[in-house]
Amino acid sequence: MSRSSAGSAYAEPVAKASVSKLVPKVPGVPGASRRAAYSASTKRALVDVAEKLFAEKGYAATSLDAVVAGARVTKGALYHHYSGKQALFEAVFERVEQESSKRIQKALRNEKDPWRKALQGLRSFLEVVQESRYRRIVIQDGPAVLGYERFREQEERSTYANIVEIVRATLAAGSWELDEPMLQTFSRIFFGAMSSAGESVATSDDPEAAALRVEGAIGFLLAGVQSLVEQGHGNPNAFTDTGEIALPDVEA
Amino acid sequence: MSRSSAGSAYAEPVAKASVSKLVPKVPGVPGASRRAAYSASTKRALVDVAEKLFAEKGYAATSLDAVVAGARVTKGALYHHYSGKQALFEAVFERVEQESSKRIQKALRNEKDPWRKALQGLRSFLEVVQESRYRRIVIQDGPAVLGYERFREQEERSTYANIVEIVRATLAAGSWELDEPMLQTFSRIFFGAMSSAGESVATSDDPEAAALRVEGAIGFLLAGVQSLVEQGHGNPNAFTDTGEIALPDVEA
DNA sequence: TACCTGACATACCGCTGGTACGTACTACGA
DNA sequence: TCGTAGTACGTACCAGCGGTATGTCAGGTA
Repeated sequence: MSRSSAGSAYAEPVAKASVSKLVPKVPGVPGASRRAAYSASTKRALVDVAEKLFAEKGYAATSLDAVVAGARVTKGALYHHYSGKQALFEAVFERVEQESSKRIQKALRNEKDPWRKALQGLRSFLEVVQESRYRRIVIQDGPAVLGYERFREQEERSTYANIVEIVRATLAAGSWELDEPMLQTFSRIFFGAMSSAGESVATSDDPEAAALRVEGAIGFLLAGVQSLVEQGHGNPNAFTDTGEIALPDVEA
Repeated sequence: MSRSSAGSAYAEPVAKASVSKLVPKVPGVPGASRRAAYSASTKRALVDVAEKLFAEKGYAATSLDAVVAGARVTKGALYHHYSGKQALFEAVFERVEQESSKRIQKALRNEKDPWRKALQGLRSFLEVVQESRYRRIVIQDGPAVLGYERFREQEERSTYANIVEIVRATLAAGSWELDEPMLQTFSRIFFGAMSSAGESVATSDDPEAAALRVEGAIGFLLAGVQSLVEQGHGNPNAFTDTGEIALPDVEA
C-alpha cells in the first residue's frame, strides 16, 4: 500500500485528511509556512512514536523501521531530521526530562518555606520516577546510550537543576557558609539518593508505603542536618578540612 | 591463518605450547580432566577479553567477532559456553562485581567501631568507583543490558550487601528500633547517594578533592543522624507513621 | 579397539543502522 | 503565471552484527 506515486510525498499532519488546504494546527509556530508546519508535524510524530517504543521495549530492542512505520514515514525522513538513532533518542530524552522537570517545578511553586519545599520536591520526584517511561528512558537507557557525559549535561539543565535549587535554598536557610563545590556535592548526593530511592519505590510491591518510608528516611536525614545547624555545627567544610571526618563524640 | 586442519580444534590453554601432554595449569580444579581444563581455560579467555573490550568500548560497540578473535577462538566456542552476548556480559559483570565487593570487605575487616566502619566502607567504595572498568560495566551498561531487575539481583549479592551490613551495624549501634523494610530503605538511599557521589568523584577534575568533599558531606549527614539519636529522636519510623514528616521546629 | 560425547570450527542467515540517490512539493522571484 | 531552487521526503541498497545449523575431531569410557 501507499506504494509508487499513489500518495503525497509528505506525511499528513494528523490523519490523511484528504487534500485539505488549511494550515495544520501544529504546536510549533502556528502561523508558519506550510512546509515548516509539515516538517514540525513529522518530527513530532517521529518523537512521539519513538518515545512510546523506547519506553515500552527499550532502546536496543526498538528498530528504526518500527519507528518510521509507526510514524507513517520512511527512514529518509528520519535521517533528514535526525543524524541517527542516538540523536532521535536524545530528542526523546530531552522532552521527557523537560516535562518531568516542569511538573516538579509546578509543584514547587506554591511552597515558600525551604524545608517544606524540599519535602514537596521529594514527593514530586518520587511521583515522576514512578512512571515507567521516565525510568526506562532517563534512568535506565539514558546513561548507556548518551554516555555519562552527555547524560550529565542534559540532567544539569532539568531535573538535577531543581535539586540544586532546593538544596541551595535549604542550606541558605540554615545560614551556612557553603562554597559552590560543596553545594554541588550535596546536590549530587541527594540526587543519587532520591533516584535510587525512587527506583525502589517504583519497583516495590506497595509503592505508597515505600514512598512513605522514603519520605521518612530522607526527612530523618534532613532533620539531622537541621539539628546540627541548631547546635552550631553548621559548616560541613569543617569535616573535610582535616582530611578526616570528626564525628561528634561517638562510642563515649 | 590457522585455516583448515592446520591446528587443533581446541584452543591452547595459554599459548600454543606445541603438543604438550601435560595438564594445563588452569585455576579451575587443577586435578580435573584435560577436557575440563581446556574448557575452563577457554571460558576464562573469553571473559578476560570480553571484560577488556566491554570496559574500553562499551557493550554495544563491542562485537562478538572482536571478542572471539581476541580469545583466539570462534563463535562456536562462545555459543557453546554462553547462550549469547548478554550472558557473556553477565559473566563479566558478575566477576567485576565480586572482585570489587571483596576489596571492600577486605578493607572493612579491620574496623570494629560501626561508625568508623561506615566511613571506611565509603572510602573503599569511592576507590572502587574510580575505576573506569567498574563504572562502565557495572554502573553505566549494567542496568541497560541486564535490565533493572537482574541488575538489582546481582547487586544484592555483592556491593549492595556490604552497604546493608554497614547500615545495619551502624543503626544497631544507635540502638534504634528499625524494622526490616526501613533498613532496606536506608540502605537503598545510602547506596544511591554513594553511587552518584562516586560518579561525581570519578569524573571530577580533581578526584582527591572531590572524594574529600563527599566524605565530608556524607559524614555530615551521619553526624546529623548521630545527633538526633543522642537527642532521643531515635526512631525514623515516627516520621512516617503520621504520613507527614514532622521536622523539628523550623522557622521559629 | 570401538564408540560416544563434549568442545569446538565453519558457513550461513536475517535483521538492523546507515547511506546514496532519486523525486515530489512548496515558497519565491520576475 | 511560470520557471526555479531547495527542502522534505521516498526508494534501493549495503556492511556488519548477533545468532544458528551442522560438520569435525580430540578425550573419555568400556
